[in-house]
Amino acid sequence: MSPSKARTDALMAGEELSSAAQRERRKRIVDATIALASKGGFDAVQMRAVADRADVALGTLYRYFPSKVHLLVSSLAVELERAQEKMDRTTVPGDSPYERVLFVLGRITRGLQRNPHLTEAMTRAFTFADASAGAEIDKVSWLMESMFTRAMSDEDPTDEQKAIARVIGDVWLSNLVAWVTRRATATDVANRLELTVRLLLK
Amino acid sequence: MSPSKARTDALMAGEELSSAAQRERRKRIVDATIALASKGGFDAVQMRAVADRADVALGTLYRYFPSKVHLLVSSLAVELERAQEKMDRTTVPGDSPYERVLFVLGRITRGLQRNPHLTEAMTRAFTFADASAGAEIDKVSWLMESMFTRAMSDEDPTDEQKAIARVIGDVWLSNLVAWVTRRATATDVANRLELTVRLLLK
DNA sequence: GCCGGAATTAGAACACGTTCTATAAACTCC
DNA sequence: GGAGTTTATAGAACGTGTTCTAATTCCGGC
Repeated sequence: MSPSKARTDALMAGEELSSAAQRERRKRIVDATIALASKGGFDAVQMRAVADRADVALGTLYRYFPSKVHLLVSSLAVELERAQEKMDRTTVPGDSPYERVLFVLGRITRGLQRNPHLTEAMTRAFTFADASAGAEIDKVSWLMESMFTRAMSDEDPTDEQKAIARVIGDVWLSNLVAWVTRRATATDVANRLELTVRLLLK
Repeated sequence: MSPSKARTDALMAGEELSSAAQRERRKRIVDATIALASKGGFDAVQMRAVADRADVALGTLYRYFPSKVHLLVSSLAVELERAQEKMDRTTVPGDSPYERVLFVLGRITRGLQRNPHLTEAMTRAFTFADASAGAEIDKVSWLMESMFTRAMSDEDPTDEQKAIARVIGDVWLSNLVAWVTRRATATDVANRLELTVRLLLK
């Protein structure tokens, strides 16, 4: 509500940062987060360590991201955007929604599994997030949903398609978490996703 | 591995507690946890507060439950068992798996929504749990799965039915979390569950 | 160039999960 | 019923997320 609070919101949203210096600080913070998470997962993303590595004061880190969860979920959004861009430069093979969704799903899943610690850090933050991180969560949810609806068809998605995309996203995340916590193997995950998509799209 | 560790595992599993005094202590701890969670959610379940309310020393609490997450997930298992028992005493109406699953789902969901803080505490603990709580997580997953397979048919479930139950469980949990974090209304949740079950079972 | 408010910094301080220590009480087995 | 072991207790101590404070630097308007 106060002016400074409004400014903070802008910083969090990652847009309209007043100066180039601020955009750079923000980038350094996210980069530091991803680096630390890649090395040691959720526990290794310690706020003092992030601040050190990004060369900002602890207070500044908190001005940009009001909590560790915000920080990690924002980083997840950044990673998903990268994955989306990469996907946009690929032609998705398959002539049914079933095949195309499965292709996208498999590719992103394998991509995340290539960096287990980072995936652990981001998925745990995502599922642990409380109401205060609603905006960041919504952004990630939207990215996931649109990732799958795009694979289904080139047109604007119908409500049913959106719903299916959401269900796929739920199952996907849950299986990713199961994999991250070693309760499911990569094969389990692939099988369950295949089955889910088949049930929903065939 | 050590003898005392083996004993601790027994305490965690909640079975074969050597003495009545220990069974009572364990019950007091779970009761205290549920009471505190009901009042103020995840954040209100503070280990010192639980120990105080259960009239045990902090060290004793940690001997019974090695972390806050173990404690809350175990409490979730207790709650689900209660719900299951209640369900067993009911005749589930509906003559298709679709109808019966939807009935069970609606009932449990409304039950949990009647106690939002408790639900928030338990679902957040469940989704935040790491590998060390694998056993507790598996127990809860199994309870959820069997809840839904039972609603589908009286027979032993097929692999496909188990898979469907798991998908429903994933979507259910995800929507519960969305509701808990105020990103979805009770109506949203009901609609999405209806749609999911319809897609999977109709 | 200079002023005033905003942003940044270094670091102390605080909260809560978790671990550790020393002592006391409760069991077990002879 | 006593020695030895396990379990419970009170409370200090520690780590890390978060908040607070005081001093400094940066930046936009004059």
